[in-house]
Amino acid sequence: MVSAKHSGKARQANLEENTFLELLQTTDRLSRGVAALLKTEELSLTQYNVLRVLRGSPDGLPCGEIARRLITREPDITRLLDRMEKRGLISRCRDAKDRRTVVTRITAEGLDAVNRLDEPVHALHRMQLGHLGHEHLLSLTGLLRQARGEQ
Amino acid sequence: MVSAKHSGKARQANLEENTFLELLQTTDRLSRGVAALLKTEELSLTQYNVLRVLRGSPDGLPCGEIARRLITREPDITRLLDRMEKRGLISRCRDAKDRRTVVTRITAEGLDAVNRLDEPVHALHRMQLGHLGHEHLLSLTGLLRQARGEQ
DNA sequence: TGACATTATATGTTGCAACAATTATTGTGT
DNA sequence: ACACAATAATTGTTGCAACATATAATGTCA
Repeated sequence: MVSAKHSGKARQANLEENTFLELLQTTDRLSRGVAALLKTEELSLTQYNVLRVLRGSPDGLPCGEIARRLITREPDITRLLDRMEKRGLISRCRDAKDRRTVVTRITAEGLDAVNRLDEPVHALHRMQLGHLGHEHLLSLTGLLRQARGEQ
Repeated sequence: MVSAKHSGKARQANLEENTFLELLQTTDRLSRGVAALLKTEELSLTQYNVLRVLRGSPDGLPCGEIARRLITREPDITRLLDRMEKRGLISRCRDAKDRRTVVTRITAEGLDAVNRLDEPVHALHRMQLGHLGHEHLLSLTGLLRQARGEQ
């Protein structure tokens, strides 16, 4: 059923897999730091990103558009927004013209929360990655885009 | 995970943050591919990693050691192993000497599942990242380690 | 117009993860 | 030996994410 490829080359250096594991570990490490910071406002990383997206669209956005920008499945968006609405971070209302769509807006409270985080989040990112320096950061982002097959 | 539709100025000021977002997006993209592949064996990425760790320790490992190697919280390990034991992928038994610890071993069924995945997982990683080439992959892993502050 | 596809959102179910608290066992100091 | 700390695993609770499915409103075409 399976060729004898296991035995001999099993321990051979697997550069691609190793890169994937490094990616997982690095993203995990950095995300935990960010998550810990966002917890001061009781926000998850996803919720924070929702607020940032909505801050950039004061007229509000439909669920589908939020999902598209977050690369999150639409079914998850509904319940994510449910929780955020319950906490007063966003408001929702049916669109008058197309009654299928629900327009979501950021509230003053939500805006305050995300604004308060701008500075500490930026500082954290500098602390986490600043030591790489301009050049290495550019190299890294370039390689990451390349890894995703862009460019 | 979030759009990068900033002006050039905002982007320049947030090189670190931009790198973080690139990391999130790249890891997300690659992980989804791997998750889709592992789904052919009805395994999550975490479960797959558990099986690989246990395959490397035929005498079994205590929960705490598994948690340490996976960078997962211990409370999550218990229920993760619960589900895997129910499916016959692993077996657990109390240690005779120290009755606090539970030793977990991979079963023949679990071993089969993880062995079946070796080849397709390797092929997927090559498909996902192979186009970068040896040199770029080494650069990338180096930068990632550096980003985590190692070396 | 009416049948039917399309779009937008919501719901059901399951598994996963964070965090706090709990139970059981073992180690330690007096 | 006994109180008590330390260790190992578990349980409770909540929120998050994947996936399939359902509901509601709108668009399309005979």
